[in-house]
Amino acid sequence: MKIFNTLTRKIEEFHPIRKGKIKMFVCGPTVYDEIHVGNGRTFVLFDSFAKYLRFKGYLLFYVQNITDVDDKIIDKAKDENVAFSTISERYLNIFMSYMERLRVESVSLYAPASLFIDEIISQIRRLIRRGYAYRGDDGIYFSVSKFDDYGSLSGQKPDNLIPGVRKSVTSSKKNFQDFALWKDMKPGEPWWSAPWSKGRPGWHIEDTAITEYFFGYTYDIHGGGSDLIFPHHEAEIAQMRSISGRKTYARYWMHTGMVNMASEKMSKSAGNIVKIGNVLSRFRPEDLRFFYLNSNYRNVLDFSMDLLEESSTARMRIQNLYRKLGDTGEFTGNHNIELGSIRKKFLSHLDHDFDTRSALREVLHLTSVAFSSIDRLSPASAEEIKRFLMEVDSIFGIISPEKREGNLSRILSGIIAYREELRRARKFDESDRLRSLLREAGISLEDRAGKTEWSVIE
RNA sequence: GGAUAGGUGGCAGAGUGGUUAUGCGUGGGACUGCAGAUCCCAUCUACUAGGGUUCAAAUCCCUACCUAUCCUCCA
Repeated sequence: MKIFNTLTRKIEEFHPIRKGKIKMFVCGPTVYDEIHVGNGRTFVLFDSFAKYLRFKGYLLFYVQNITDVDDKIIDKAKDENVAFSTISERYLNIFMSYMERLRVESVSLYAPASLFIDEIISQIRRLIRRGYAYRGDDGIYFSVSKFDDYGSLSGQKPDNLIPGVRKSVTSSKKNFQDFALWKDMKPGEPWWSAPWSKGRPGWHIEDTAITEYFFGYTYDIHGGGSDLIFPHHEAEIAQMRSISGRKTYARYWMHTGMVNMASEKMSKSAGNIVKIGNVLSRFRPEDLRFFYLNSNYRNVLDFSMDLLEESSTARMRIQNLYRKLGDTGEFTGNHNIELGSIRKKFLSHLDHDFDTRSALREVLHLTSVAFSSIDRLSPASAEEIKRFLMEVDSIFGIISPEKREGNLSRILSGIIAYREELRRARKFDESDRLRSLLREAGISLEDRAGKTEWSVIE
């Protein structure tokens, strides 16, 4: 398997530190608001990637942090005049419920920063002791000039940075490139006791504290959005390598491209966000997953409801084939589709920097091949294709589960039989009315050769 | 100013030296009472611009232009 490593800017052969085992960390959300379509891309992509790694037989330990101590959370708590934990818990719950709906189920463990304060303090203490960190007027800072390789991930040289391009330089840093490890308490803000002051951790230190706790000094894969490369991931490398003294922190860095709205990055500050909930009220979770996976994860992905609609159309072909193959006993032909080469290509695309888009192209190709000979298909071939689609779904999560509860099935078979009587009597107005009423109730009817099929569409 | 990734048909998006990408869309047809699903046929001959290398360039080189992301908020 090969993956693009941001550290080297090359597609490299992947070798885990310990054969057969992978430790992967992905930067999670700051729980101060509902996540948007841009955030969702990263979580769905790495969910799918994690499922693929397990599919390949790796024993994967996948940790994601939750930033639940942060300026934005505190600001929002002040606005609403509630405790900061009220805010973080509220949006953590919403985040988790969206992850469930989006079928993101591969994360071994979610680690909220607030539960790792001891580990954070321990790291800062070691950084101070080794001379990498210093006390400023309002907190503890990491001295970037002490760490020679700063900038190795992003290609940035500290001297070329322009101070205050996006954020005003106000604090008591020695150099503007330095970043906060610990922020001293201000009135009304949450705080924890550290040997040097009461306060709260900076953003970058929480991830290294969490990964050290679970993984140790080095681990296999670190993922996140490409907007985190600098400074966040650069800072993580500086912190952990300064502590460990090793040349390597995470061995492979994978970054997802941004989701753009009308050619501009979707972000809260740009005011162009589309919340996940907004999408899920109009599309199935599987449509959104397909939309994400139908692109190269490193490229910028343009979002619009129209593009999502297109994506949904393509996905439905796979869904329809899967449904059509539902009862493989119905197939009586003797035509066999050569699935082996399709499956092989599918897997080799995933092995090449997790190229989900090309892999999906193979699946869509299969739908064309299968549909064009569907009437002649042998039961064995139908079964084989169905198994393959289930395999695809176990990695991608793009086929909506069929809901065929026993009660509903019994009720509907009566209704469908009645509608059939109406149709035979050529009372089409009434039979169509029945169909549209059921559709409003979320049940779709489709008349196929001599038989009416139903499915739940919501 | 610096760093990184790009610019391909109506849209999305592969393709790194020589052959139709593909999908969506659009038009027509088949099937159906209709709808939906599906199939068949057609449509589209495109590579930011200029120059260079070559028998041959979307692909390699140079120049210019344009776009996105980052430069201590961010998935």
